[in-house]
Amino acid sequence: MKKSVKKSKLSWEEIAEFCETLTEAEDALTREMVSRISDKWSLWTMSVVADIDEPMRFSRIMEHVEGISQKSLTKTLRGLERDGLITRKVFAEVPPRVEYTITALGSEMLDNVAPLWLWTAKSVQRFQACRAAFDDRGVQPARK
Amino acid sequence: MKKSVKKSKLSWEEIAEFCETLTEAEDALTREMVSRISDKWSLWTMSVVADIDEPMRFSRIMEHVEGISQKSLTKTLRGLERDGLITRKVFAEVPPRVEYTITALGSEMLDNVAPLWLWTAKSVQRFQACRAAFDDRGVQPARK
DNA sequence: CCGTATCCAAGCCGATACTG
DNA sequence: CAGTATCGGCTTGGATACGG
Repeated sequence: MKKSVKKSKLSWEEIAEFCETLTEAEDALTREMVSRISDKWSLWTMSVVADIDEPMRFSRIMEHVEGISQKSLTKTLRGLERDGLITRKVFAEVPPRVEYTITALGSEMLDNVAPLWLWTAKSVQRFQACRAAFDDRGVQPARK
Repeated sequence: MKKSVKKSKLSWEEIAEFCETLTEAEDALTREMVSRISDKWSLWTMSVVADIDEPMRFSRIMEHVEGISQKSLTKTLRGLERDGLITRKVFAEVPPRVEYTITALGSEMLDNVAPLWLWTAKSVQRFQACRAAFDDRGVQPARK
């Protein structure tokens, strides 16, 4: 189960080094983009749009992203569009039709998130064990 | 310039497939753990604790994680401890001393986050360009 | 030194109602 | 169909004060 550590593994220090070459605005945007990953809906929405190989309509996306409200989906899609992760195409028809498509940049982001997600999913029992041990020790969890 | 796409590249569908083998609780915890990554302070705190090669005291961490409040740092550290990402050792001294250390699990998580962070940082100009283009389009004109 | 307790402001997000 | 508008509960996190 345990993989051998690759020599080419990136160290966090290398990241920090690279990030220091960024302007303050660029650094802030980097954090903001990473934030998308844990955004309640963004990643799920992206993966839904990406999974189907053709443009998707608003209502169809909403069916697949279970539990999202219309308002949140609109907001999520606008944000993704603004950052170039999906495209939005409006057709001047009645009734209106709007189609969303994943962009190359969006696919790239999904590809980069995937390994992390998989590692996390595969490590989940370890996290559960740590939590159980912590809670058994009877330590008070930090209050808000 | 562009790297050739590896065949072994993970697809999002494979992730979904694996995640379906998880219980609901495990799936929820996976999301929660991924959320840490974009948590305002967690990752920064972890990287600070990890960067220095010796146990760090509370006050020292607070110096390095610029802008964090005492309350937020306490909460962040407790959460990281609970999930097994750092350890917390209290010394029965006066004045009190508490030392924090990164765990193997914590290092592993940082290693898995690193590539994504680096990709994001290196892609930041593209995101900026997309935003600028979007904002320049302004409010969508009805015609065009 | 290392926290906890309390207050409060801001933002997220669901529910609901309405529009072109 | 694909939004926009409004409300209100809930969470987040900073400031401040206090405790062991």
